Amino acid sequence: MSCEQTTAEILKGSGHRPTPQRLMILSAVRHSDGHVTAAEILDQVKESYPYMDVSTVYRTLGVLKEMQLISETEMGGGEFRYEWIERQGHHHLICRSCERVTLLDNGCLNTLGTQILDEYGFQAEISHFAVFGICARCRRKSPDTDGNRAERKATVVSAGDEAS
Amino acid sequence: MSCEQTTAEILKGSGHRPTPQRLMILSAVRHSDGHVTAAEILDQVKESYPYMDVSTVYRTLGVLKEMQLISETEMGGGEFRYEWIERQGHHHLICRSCERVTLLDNGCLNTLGTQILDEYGFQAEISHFAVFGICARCRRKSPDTDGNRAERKATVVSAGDEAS
DNA sequence: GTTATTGCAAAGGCTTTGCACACTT
DNA sequence: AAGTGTGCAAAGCCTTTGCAATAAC
Repeated sequence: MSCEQTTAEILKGSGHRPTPQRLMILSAVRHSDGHVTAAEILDQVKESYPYMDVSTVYRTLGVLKEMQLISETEMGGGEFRYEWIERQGHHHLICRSCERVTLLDNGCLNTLGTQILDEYGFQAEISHFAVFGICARCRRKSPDTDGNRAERKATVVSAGDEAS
Repeated sequence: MSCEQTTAEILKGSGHRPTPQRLMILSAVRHSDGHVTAAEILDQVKESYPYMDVSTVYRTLGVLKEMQLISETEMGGGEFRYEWIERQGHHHLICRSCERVTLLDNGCLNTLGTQILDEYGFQAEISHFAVFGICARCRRKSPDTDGNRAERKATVVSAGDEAS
């Protein structure tokens, strides 16, 4: 059973039609390494279905976002990045210098969420969190913040790469 | 002594010229309620100097950002918002429903920063932090997330308004 | 047969850049 | 005089919207 099978039912159940286009886009987001842009999704889908249009991508992302199946984040390049929402929360450390993204699993953030809820009545989305700063590698290289800034394109690395 | 006096020295010291335009833009950001857009800055400065251009605003914001005098944040409207960087850290709770911003002073975030630094070697910008979620008011009104979404323009309220 | 969705095209909004003129040093 | 900074205009991106043709129910 492909995992698109079940999501098709979810779409149907909420009154949306599980069209081939939507399933292709959904699959592209779901099986990506996470944090994909609309353009990246478009390119990938076009490999198997060249007629796909940007507007369809955005409209579908809108539906999936509304259904809380994906999340939309601004990670510092002027464009949005989309990600399939998994059950357990995970967080992002985004380097201002090299734009690399380190994944972070930290229980402290979860307690932070309940604390904010208690004190402010504000239900924080701590399940998907972005923290900007300077990564270990760039701190080692130079004290300069903008020293070796690459093109404005984020790369995702696993947490283990940097946390020695 | 006006506060522009000292910032002029800072600009000079770093090799940038403290032109009238830059000081006007700088003043607009500094004396705003925080979280202003480039367009808002432009409008305000134009009241006293109608020849100000958008490009000058963006270029100046670029300089100030580079000098770490202001911060640039995406708060969910597709545009950037700029803020004068104060000494003590403060944080933002941004409501996905009404887009209102609640200010938050929480020591827990500071400890979070040192924890991330210890475990990952990542120097987090916890001095200026944005947390998305649903505010107390909207949670009271309805369980629906998008119920009463206003135009895509953030309003800033003080923490006291909601934290009873 | 209705109604939702797609593709195409075009517009919209925010930000950036090229270039000549003006200003500061 | 040399170099930086400004204004104007135009372009560049990413995203959204109008509309007729198409596909799903």
